[in-house]
Amino acid sequence: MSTPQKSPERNKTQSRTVKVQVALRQAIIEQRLAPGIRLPEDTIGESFGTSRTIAREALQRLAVEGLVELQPNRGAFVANPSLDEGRDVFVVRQGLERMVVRHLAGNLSTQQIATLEHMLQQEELAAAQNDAEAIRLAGEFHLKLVEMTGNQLLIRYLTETISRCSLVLAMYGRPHSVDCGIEEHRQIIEALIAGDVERTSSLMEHHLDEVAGRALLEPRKTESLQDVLSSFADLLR
Amino acid sequence: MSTPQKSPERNKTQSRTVKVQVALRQAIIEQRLAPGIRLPEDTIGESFGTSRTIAREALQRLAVEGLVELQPNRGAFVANPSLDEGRDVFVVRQGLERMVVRHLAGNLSTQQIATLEHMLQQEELAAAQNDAEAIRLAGEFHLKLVEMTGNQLLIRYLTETISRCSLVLAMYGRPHSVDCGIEEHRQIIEALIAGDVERTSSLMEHHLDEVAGRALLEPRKTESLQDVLSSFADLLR
DNA sequence: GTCTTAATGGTTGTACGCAATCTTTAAGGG
DNA sequence: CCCTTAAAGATTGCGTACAACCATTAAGAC
Repeated sequence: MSTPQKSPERNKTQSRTVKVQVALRQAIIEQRLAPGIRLPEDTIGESFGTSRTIAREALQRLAVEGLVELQPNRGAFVANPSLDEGRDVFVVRQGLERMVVRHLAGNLSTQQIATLEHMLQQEELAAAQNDAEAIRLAGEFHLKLVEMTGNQLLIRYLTETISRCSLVLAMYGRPHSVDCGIEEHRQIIEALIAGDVERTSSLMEHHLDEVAGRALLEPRKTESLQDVLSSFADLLR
Repeated sequence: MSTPQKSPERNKTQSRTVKVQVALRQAIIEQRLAPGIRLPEDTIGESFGTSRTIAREALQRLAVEGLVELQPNRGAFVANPSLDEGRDVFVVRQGLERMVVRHLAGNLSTQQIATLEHMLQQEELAAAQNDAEAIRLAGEFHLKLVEMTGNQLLIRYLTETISRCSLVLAMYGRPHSVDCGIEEHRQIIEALIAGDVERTSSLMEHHLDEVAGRALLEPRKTESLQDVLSSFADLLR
């Protein structure tokens, strides 16, 4: 049945579409592609050495992920979420993460605990020196947690939501607010092991409030025209 | 910048793809297309009087919705979730609905309250006579609730999840267990108006436990080989 | 008779081309 | 000078054709 003499490597990855999709996603999350910018199918196709068909498919998928906006007969644009939409995304993330800890608390295997503590160590290592790496690891921690639930749907939703959070933070967050507090991660692990659902939930809630609130709510809140102009008006005195 | 003088009418609906998508979704949820059945692009295209391109696109989207499974180089199939996967979907739904009531409790406008009570009346009307209509209305109730949150992401996720629940129920549920208890819906509305988050949450949790548990967990639970065989063994005495 | 291997049929993966639509630019009238 | 209207340009929407791949069946060897 199986044909092991095939390519020794993996399934060769699901063809070009996915490759383009991941590449674009990375570019968007890292803000190499600014929010609101146009994404013509032609250009993308040429860039990746493929035809419009592939580019189009990748864009469609990214659209359902919420990273690009698709306007009928007008084309694709990098998503440009408003602050309100951004808050919505964080609200959903909080709820999803709450589901994660609810299912994990008290149910961690020793293997899983070891994995988490290992990740924590890596986070601490990276915290002092490598900014980009630290941010990446902080995200991985949350992804690892949800993967441990084994709930495929939950994994998909939270993965998607987290990447959207990254986009929102990139737009409205300050340059590099250390997204996650490592100490908070440690406390969460401890509470999970202890099996205290309520405590873990509130810890996670607090943790995400920190992330969202610190970086998102404070800074360029609404930035209404009046506010901007009044701050300039002061200079006229 | 904005061009309000555009077409006065609606956006004319987003082209054929969505139409095919909607039609297929309906067919799958209503079990007109049995789980596991093949969905060749050609056939679908011909059925809807369009080309493979459209069919393919619709299938892709339904795949991310979880209603069809896409096997590389092999084609599309109507999703055939295992009982475990089905349970996962219900777990996620519970979590999402919990988010809904958390945001709605105590924040309903009089307009919204009126809408909900109107829906309740319709449910009661349909309950006695029209089965299919009753089931549809029961689903609408939950959809209406999430729409009232105004959180687009939450709306998308829960809509998707609810349709997947329908598929699961169609597969593993008994013929037509009345999916939702109307009385339970009434209690939920009351608790929402009262603004009692905890009570609403537990009501909703209980409500969905009823739906899932009654129709899904009891009946063909695991059905391990031993169980089946032992029940046959009795006949040999 | 069974296993291996080749050939065939069918379906997906991808590229490309034409038509439809939107945007922009240019021209004309008030 | 501005606004309205027409034409040109560019991009998406969609169909179709060919190539790649998988599954099945047929043929051959042991």
